[in-house]
Amino acid sequence: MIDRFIRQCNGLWIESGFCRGILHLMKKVTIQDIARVSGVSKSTVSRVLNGTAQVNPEKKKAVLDATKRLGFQPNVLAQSLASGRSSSVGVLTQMIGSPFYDAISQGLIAGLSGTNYSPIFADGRWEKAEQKDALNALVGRRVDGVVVIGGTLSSAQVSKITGELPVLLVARKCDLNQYPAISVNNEFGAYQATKHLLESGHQRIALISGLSDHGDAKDRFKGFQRAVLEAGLSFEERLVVDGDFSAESGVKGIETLLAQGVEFTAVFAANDLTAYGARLALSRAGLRVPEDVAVVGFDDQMESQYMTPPLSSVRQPAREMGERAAEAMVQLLGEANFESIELVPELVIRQSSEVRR
Amino acid sequence: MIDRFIRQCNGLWIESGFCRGILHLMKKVTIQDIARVSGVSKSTVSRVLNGTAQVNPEKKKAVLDATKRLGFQPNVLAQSLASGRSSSVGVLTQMIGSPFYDAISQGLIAGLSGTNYSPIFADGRWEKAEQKDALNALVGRRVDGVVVIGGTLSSAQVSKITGELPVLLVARKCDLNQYPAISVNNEFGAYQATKHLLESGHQRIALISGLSDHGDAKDRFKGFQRAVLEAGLSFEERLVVDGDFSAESGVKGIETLLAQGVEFTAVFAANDLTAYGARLALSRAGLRVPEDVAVVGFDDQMESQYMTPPLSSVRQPAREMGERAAEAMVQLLGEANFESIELVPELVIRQSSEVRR
DNA sequence: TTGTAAGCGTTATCAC
DNA sequence: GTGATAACGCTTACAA
Repeated sequence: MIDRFIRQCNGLWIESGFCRGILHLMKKVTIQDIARVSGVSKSTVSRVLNGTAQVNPEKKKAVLDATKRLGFQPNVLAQSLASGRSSSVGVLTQMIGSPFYDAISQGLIAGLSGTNYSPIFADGRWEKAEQKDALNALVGRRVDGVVVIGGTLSSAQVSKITGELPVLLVARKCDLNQYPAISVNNEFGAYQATKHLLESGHQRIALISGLSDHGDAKDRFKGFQRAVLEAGLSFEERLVVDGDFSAESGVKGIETLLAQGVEFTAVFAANDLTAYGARLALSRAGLRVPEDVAVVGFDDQMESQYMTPPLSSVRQPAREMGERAAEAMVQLLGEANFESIELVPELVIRQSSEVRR
Repeated sequence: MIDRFIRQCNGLWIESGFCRGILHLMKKVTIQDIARVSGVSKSTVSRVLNGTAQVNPEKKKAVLDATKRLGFQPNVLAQSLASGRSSSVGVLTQMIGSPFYDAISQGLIAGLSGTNYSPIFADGRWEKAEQKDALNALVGRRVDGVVVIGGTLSSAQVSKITGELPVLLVARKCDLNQYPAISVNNEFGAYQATKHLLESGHQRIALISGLSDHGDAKDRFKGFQRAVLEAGLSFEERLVVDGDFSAESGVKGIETLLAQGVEFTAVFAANDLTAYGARLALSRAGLRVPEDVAVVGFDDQMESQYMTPPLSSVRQPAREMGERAAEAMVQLLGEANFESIELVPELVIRQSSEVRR
């Protein structure tokens, strides 16, 4: 009864002042309403709105008019349920607010806009349980595909949750080569940075590393080590201190090195944040950058060029990775294939590692 | 036929090796499957899963077992469509990747976790059209409520899209007092910062302002102006240069002031990013911070404490705003009321504005 | 306590 | 071209 009333009302609400009054309990406009108002069937409305078939121009116009007049907005939920696809891709990121992952997300948003897909984000926070929950939530929303940015889930764990959905890995490699991945060669980036310091005349380079169970951190460590050994130097454990990618760990790292009396003329930090912390600790200790100690970071996050002195860093093409990921996912969704790609990071040299004269 | 086969298969798939083989075309497990396997009706399954009613313990166990065995994951879309609520709140943010808004988002995520609601993010990018699109997308997903972080949409424009949905404004005020808002007193923050500089002995303070059509920027400008006038100084237009909240505009701002020969001993920047740029330009010009020029920013973004020297800044409780927003939205969703609140930002004094001796 | 059946707002498969 | 009508997977009266 009330239902019938409201629906009828719906058909007229633009004109009826009374209807406006009960706006707060007004039901949403559906294609059924449009059908009634424009004198056609639901199916025809659907056809017009989706362009799925030829429709008589007059009816088409009537439908379009009604759609506009009633302010119809399709119910995405119902569309997805009925069609079996949600036109959305789930994005599992790690820590909204961390510069590198955010830049990838931005790229994804940009790359996806203009396509038929829209991203749904979930935050894994680098916690295994949270990543699983987040992934489950995405799958529960019936996303058509999943982009996993970083994280610590094995591909087996991912596939257990995502099942047959297309999956794309970003900023990480796939342990089983089961999924295509867009990654960056962290080892090479670290190698370049270290080599640059060596070529600038530094013989004793300290490394403040990242989380030891973190793939990127391991690769960066390897690159560092390779450069040192290739230069014919012996690898000294004492020059390496543990960090966790935070600025605070950069401070601690330098303090530890100093307290232990380790001598060094350069520092390579696992990421820029760590480099910021290191730089602060150095200045507190009265050491000048780059005159006394050179500093190089990794990520080239935006703030780095504004540090004093501007920070040399290994640039990861984060935004580009996101954009490529968007393209790749659209391809995968179109049943096409996509081959993994590995991008090469680029060393950006600024004053923090200026050659000493 | 094939459908029947697969469904039957579903009931056994854990045990059947053959079924595993056709995994890729396996349909998703539904409550119907669980019902069949555990010998009860759909409704009972729903009751058990949602705890909506008392169920015979044995049947309950059977259902739970089957759920686990089949790896059932509820279809959120169908749930929402059937129940009329999506258990999600739409979050319209501006520019994923900008520190202040990201921090609010993090707070929201944190505050919402543990409740029955999960956030869905959309990015308005400070563009009117994009904000509308994003809002429409959220409403189309039938979110139960909307949190609007910043942005340039008037409340009339918002309400046109959101209709009767509960709306909460964050980091902005409501033009019509139509919606509750969680905001920060930008005017007072700027006033404090400026007063601090004045009390430190600065008489000629430059302002690099934010976007002129941006509410926050206007308020910060007003606070600056009030402090200057209250100190009995005359307000000099020449000391104010336009910026746009970017680091680059900080560089430009200082360059402009210097080129125009404007004398100043302190700079108040519209936000930290601008302050970073200003600091770089100052050092390029051979001016020391804080000895020659003191610098204060706004936002206190994380990197600020690692600048050289560490940057004084007006801290906005961004994360807390997000958390409060989450609570508030849950209240609104529970039909409860929520009164707007305005938080007071706190000035954090660091070396960049150290008193000159 | 449990099952049956009627929606929720679409899309998609039929006949006509 | 177009209109019934059956899904889609779930919730929720309403009966039993």
